[in-house]
Amino acid sequence: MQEKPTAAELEILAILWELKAASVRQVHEKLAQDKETGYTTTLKIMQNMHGKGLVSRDEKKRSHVYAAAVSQQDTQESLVKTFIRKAFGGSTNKLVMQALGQSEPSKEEIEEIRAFLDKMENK
Amino acid sequence: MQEKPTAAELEILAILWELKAASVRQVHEKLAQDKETGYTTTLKIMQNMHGKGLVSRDEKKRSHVYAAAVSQQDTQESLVKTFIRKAFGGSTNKLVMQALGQSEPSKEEIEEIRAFLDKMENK
DNA sequence: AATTGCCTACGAAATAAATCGTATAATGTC
DNA sequence: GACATTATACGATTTATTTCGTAGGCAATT
Repeated sequence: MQEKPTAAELEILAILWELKAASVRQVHEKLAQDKETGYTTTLKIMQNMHGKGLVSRDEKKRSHVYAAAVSQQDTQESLVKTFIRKAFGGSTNKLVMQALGQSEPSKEEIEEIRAFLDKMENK
Repeated sequence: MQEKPTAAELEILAILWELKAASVRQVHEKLAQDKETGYTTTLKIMQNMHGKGLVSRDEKKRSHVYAAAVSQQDTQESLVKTFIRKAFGGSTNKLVMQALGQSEPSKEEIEEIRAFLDKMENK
């Protein structure tokens, strides 16, 4: 089973899921658009992630090329599971209704959920 | 705005939401059913929570009586908001579908969501 | 009134996470 | 080839959170 990413690690994973492969520099520049942070901080976190197996890296070039080693799907699954347990006493429906209730979904978004429910039932 | 509860604080809030009012001892005994932890640890966390304004307490009796000072609704709202932003790039629908998709909901649960969507649309 | 037990307060240690400074090596530029 | 630039590695510090030991007070019991 994969190690659970910390908050800072999750931010970096999100960037890697988008970019597929990237150097520390590239990840850092994306990250720095949203928050104030030093380059060596980003580097260190990515090194930690490599140690944990959250990312893989290609060391052929001097500036290593990183890629996510855990899928977005699996990671979100595990995060959601933990979140439902800790914040909603294990009730998926409570989370779902809370989320929908506070988000003012558009007609299209509501339709998307309906379609998803229909599809689930036919399985 | 209320301070965001930490993981340990959230566990205690959940107990207080259920019990309405309780002493440290009562909270601790509930907590100790699920995890190994010392009494003074529970006490300290509840004192911290009082300092942050997450709980109120009545000090008339020698053993103080605590109650949640933040509502479950408001707290969950804030937690969900943060979670969607950090783990799902801000997309409520992605979270909702991920949660439903991995939970194998019963027919009744699916109906509950449908009814909820219907009600939302008529507002 | 002495003993025992439970309570709060609070400092301090333990743990986890994030941040950064500096050393050292490789690369590119003049 | 010397110099500036950019890279990794890594220890140390900072910050956040959790855990616990101990002191002092109040209360029930004998």
